[in-house]
Amino acid sequence: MHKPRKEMIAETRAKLIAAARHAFGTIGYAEASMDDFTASAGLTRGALYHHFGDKKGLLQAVIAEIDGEMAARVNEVAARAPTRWQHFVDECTTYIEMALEPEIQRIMFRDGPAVLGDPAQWPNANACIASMAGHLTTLQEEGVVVSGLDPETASRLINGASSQAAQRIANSNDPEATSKKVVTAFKQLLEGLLKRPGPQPN
Amino acid sequence: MHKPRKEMIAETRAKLIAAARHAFGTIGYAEASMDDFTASAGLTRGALYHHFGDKKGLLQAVIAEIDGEMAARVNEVAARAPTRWQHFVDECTTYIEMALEPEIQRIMFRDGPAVLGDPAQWPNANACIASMAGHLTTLQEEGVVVSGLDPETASRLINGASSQAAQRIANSNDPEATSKKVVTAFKQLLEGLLKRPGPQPN
DNA sequence: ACAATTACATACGGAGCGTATGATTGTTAA
DNA sequence: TTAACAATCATACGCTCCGTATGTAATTGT
Repeated sequence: MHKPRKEMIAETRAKLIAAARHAFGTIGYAEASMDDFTASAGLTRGALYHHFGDKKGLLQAVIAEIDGEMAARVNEVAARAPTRWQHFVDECTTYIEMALEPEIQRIMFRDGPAVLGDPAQWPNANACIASMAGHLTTLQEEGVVVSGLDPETASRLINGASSQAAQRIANSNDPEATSKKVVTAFKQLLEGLLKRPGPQPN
Repeated sequence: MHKPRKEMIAETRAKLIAAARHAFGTIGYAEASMDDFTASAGLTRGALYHHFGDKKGLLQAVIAEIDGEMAARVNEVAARAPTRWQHFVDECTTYIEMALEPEIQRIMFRDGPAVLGDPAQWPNANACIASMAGHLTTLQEEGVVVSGLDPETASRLINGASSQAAQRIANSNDPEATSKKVVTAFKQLLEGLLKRPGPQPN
């Protein structure tokens, strides 16, 4: 009895997820050979099929893990901010910053949707959207944001714009300059949500 | 001499593109067997590799064709509109409507980016974006839209939001109702581009 | 302690892809 | 006109990858 059973199982699951995450994030889902990255974890496809059913199931597990990390990072930034509106804007820009990382971009915004379909339908990967939608709701109640629009819908649209924003920065040969252009355009779009006659925060 | 040579070649190219387009648009790129859909066109993979190099090359050709059609449809709607701003808004909503079609959604917004990478880098598939960016530029010169933002960047962000909008409508079980919610939220975002103190068109 | 279940590896068959080669047809120049 | 040439497309082969079926060792329940 060297180790408790449950720990070994959790360990192999974690090793598989980590190996798959690295492979998916670098060479991509389609090019990632199950034989290869299971071997890099010291295992075989047998373990993979046992724990995750198939390649898609493993991708779902990887996505759930990344989504949890992203939500944690967003909530972390969410801790303190001058105004609620600024808080919301920071949340969005943080989302863009996270989307700049190649692993997140590849898995969450490219291969993920292609393999698993509409991210809105994913079971365990909507924490960030939920958070944004919640803040939008309170902003509406406070009269900062125009009423009459569905918070989750708006969050999804913003999310789509964020994804494009991150792609544009990431693929630029002058990321510093384009980052400024992208962020200003993005914030400009966000201001469309603000109530008109009211004074602008800041 | 039954037919001129060049016509036969163009015909086989067209048949391959049509067959691939149907397969990619229904079962998706990854699930589409080259043997199957070339056979459905009365050909083999030999013709495919000769004309397009590989499966990716054929996808590029399919995308170029669809992009041309989309640009044509956008320009068609662009013909007459009350104001330039309304014209721009119509252009965007037309884009959403096109993105509602399963074939376009699957090929242009899901499998395409996953296989070929960032759409902004595609060689022959940016006609719609270019059109939108052009209109944004003139709107800026006329003082309708705020200055200081890059037109193409803004177009890309709007494009990303449009894609999400279409997905949300398409996957809804009540497309009629969600369509209203999505379009209102989308237009609200667009109004962020308008100059504040000026009178709103309409 | 012994049956039953779990966790994982191994083995097998099939499908899909890319390349190399071959055959047929149209084009071109002498 | 015809012979060499090039282009178009089909066929054949080997490879990699995936999914399932099966095997085995270890662990749990009783």
